[in-house]
Amino acid sequence: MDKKLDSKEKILQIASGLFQLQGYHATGINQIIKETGLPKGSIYHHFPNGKEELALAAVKFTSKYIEDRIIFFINKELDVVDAMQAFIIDSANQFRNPEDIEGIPLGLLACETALISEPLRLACMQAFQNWEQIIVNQFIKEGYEKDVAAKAGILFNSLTGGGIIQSLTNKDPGPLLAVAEAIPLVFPKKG
Amino acid sequence: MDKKLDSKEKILQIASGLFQLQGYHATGINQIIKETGLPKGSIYHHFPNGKEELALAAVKFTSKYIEDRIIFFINKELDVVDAMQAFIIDSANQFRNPEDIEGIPLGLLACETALISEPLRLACMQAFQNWEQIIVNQFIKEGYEKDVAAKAGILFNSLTGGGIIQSLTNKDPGPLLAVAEAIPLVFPKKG
DNA sequence: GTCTATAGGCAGATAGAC
DNA sequence: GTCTATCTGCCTATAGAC
Repeated sequence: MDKKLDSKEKILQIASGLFQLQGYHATGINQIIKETGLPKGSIYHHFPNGKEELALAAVKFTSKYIEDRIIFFINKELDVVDAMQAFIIDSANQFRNPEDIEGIPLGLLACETALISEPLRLACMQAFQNWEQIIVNQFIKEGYEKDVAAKAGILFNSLTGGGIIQSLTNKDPGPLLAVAEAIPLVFPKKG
Repeated sequence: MDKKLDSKEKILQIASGLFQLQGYHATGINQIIKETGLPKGSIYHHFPNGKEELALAAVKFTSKYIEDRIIFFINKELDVVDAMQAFIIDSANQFRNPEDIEGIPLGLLACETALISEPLRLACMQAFQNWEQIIVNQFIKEGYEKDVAAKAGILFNSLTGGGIIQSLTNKDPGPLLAVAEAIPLVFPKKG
């Protein structure tokens, strides 16, 4: 049982990384088994419905990972605006060295699958909403108006997702850092 | 010669649409020839280096198309802030009906290819920079400070790209419309 | 230049030995 | 449950008839 959990967890971890970096179509089952070192049968044992089921689990895995990172920065910084800024700056760092690039958490996979797999689309939508909700709740907790908070979540996701696209394309943290700098403009601090 | 130009133009138009909607990996040569009605030899006649060369031409085609649309709204509206807003609202409309969705101009293809094809990465980077530059020039023309203008271009690309990801994933114009609403906050009007 | 048939490789998936 | 060998089908690309 231990070994089974270890295998499944290992597959999930490797697969999540590859899906983030390469996207859905470019990431093959063969590549995943190669990088995990596990035999192909192992993947189909743990994920009988194949690639789509594995991707679905990987999306949830990534979703949780990003959630935790957002919460980490909220706990670390004094207010939510500083936390968003710190999160984005931290995300920008991976683009300093090409070999450090971890990819786009879910934006790439979401765009690839939104029109061809309803389960994957819904899972990505849920992930975006979870991240958004954390921001919204924190805005409300800090005393912002409800409608301001509601839009803050959407803007946070847009700015981050769009910034990553540009930083990845340019292989340069610059665009994301510019986005981070603009955060206080978009979300004026309270009081 | 006329027929040759017509064929090439037709391939480019169809291919650009498919790359925008489905991305690089999900779009096959076979699908392109099927939708154009042209034989496979025709593609390899016009684009001897195959899929990558065709995608490169499609990126330039799409780049110009978006450029023209941005300029259209700049000419139509009173100032650049209104123009950006109008452009984003117009982009949001495709998400009202699933069958109207045209996809992500270059964001998806850029993310898919940034790490595997240097020519495609550079072409996407150039496209983003062209769109950015149009916005920057207009900001300067309207009397904004140079550093404000420089960041405006990056933010415009980020907000648009990130908003489209969410609207596509949600199959809902809402996120892009929320982004459009926020535009005047991010770029306070002069005077 | 236009069009067709096919090569060659790799993907996802499966059957079945152990 | 673990692992391997193999099937089927699709992909890009090419050769070559017309």
